[in-house]
Amino acid sequence: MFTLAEENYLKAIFHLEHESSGEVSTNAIAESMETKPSSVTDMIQKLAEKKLVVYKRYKGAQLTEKGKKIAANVIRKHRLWEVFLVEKLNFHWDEVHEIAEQLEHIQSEELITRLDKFLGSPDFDPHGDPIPDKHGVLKRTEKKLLSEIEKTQKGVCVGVKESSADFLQYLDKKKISIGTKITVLGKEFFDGSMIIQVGNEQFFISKTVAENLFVQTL
Amino acid sequence: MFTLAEENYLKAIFHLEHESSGEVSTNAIAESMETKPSSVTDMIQKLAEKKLVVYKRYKGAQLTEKGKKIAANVIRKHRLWEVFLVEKLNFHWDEVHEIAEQLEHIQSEELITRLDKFLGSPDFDPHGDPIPDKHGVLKRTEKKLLSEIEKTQKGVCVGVKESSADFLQYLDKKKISIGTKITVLGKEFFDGSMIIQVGNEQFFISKTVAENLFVQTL
DNA sequence: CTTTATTTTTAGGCTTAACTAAAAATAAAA
DNA sequence: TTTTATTTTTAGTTAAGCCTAAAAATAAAG
Ligand SMILES: [Mn+2]
Ligand SMILES: [Mn+2]
Ligand SMILES: [Mn+2]
Ligand SMILES: [Mn+2]
Repeated sequence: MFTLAEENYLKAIFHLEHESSGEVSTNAIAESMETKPSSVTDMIQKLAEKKLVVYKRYKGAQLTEKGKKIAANVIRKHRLWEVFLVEKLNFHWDEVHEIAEQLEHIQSEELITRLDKFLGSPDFDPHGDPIPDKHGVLKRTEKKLLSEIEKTQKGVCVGVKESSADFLQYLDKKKISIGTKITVLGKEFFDGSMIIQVGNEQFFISKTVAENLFVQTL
Repeated sequence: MFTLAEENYLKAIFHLEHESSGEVSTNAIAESMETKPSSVTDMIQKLAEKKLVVYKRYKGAQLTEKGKKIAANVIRKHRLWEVFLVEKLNFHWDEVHEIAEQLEHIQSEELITRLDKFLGSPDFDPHGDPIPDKHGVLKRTEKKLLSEIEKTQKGVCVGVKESSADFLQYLDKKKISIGTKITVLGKEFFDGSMIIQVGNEQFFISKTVAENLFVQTL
């Protein structure tokens, strides 16, 4: 129905709309897709013709309902495949993203219906990201960045903002995964760094780390 | 490493080489891929530059060792995915080919290694076709077309030559699947039609059917 | 309110993988 | 061995999706 390139643009716009509301700028799309702004203009004009985005020259793009639904479905597929790779094929959570980037474009409604069932209709992917339902509805959960919680508070890790292999491997080294309890022992006003407790270990983390870990406060 | 189009051409040439030995003609490739001969010429010239086929003008194409290996690997992936779809997702054997046509192009050595293990390293796909090993080696098994066996002989169904949904659904209706025992009760010299016994049922089959069923004689 | 900087779009090109139409080579028939 | 038919290749287009360079619009400074 839609090309690989079209699906990737819709997905990128969808993610950017969730990061900051309103229209998404040409440059923002270009940056997130590692492509040139001129290429983005070409594509959003094509998507506008197909009524997948609303586009006004120099004003950026916004997904239509139809565009949103398609994007959410691609994301649903991506995340279901990530669950498959981790739960069934025993991949590690830092290895699955690239493969899911390919698998998310496989066209077959029936395949996804059956895959979802096979996996037990999971609600979250291996990185803690919610899986949209078959209608493209994404239920938002209560979660905060670790950087937002205060000294002496406890939280349980429910997801990662960044899911680069580097970051995930850092978390492994520190024994942090989805479900891990974290206590904030100290918070440095100056640079946002923290001292946290994980299990019996206490250690230092940078602001960068704290800003990329989602927690639910206990 | 190789584009989707390149992989599909290599696969088609591989299959054609097994149907009749020697060079594969431009027209034969075009027909099997539902494309035009001029497009085929373009592509085999490109494949020849990449040393995946040997090509002499007006003489057709032949896979090099490298070309054969790549083709066999695509076929390996196709068949492993078909096993996955049938064994794990409970698809029916007439529904999996189109989806496997897409999945066979997913790029990840590790994925295939793990998928193969997950499936218990199967030797055959749901249509009875052998799955090449990781080095691209395809072990040939003893099998004949049902049309080649004689009256009063018995065989067990080990595969299908055609695997169109129409044919597979016909076989279902007749209760024939991989492993089914078939006895040839009569064979019409005139048109190659047969009377066969499957379970307690005896019925007529056309030459077309007999020429598309592989059996091992008992 | 100009001037300058940034963002975005247009114009023109490139590559891949198709296509049609015409030319060239090979195979088959007379 | 000509003539005819078939197969294959070449030449020239097209569409998608990218690119660079230049122009136009918008935003930020002075
Ligand atoms: Mn991912
Ligand atoms: Mn994920
Ligand atoms: Mn198949
Ligand atoms: Mn098969």
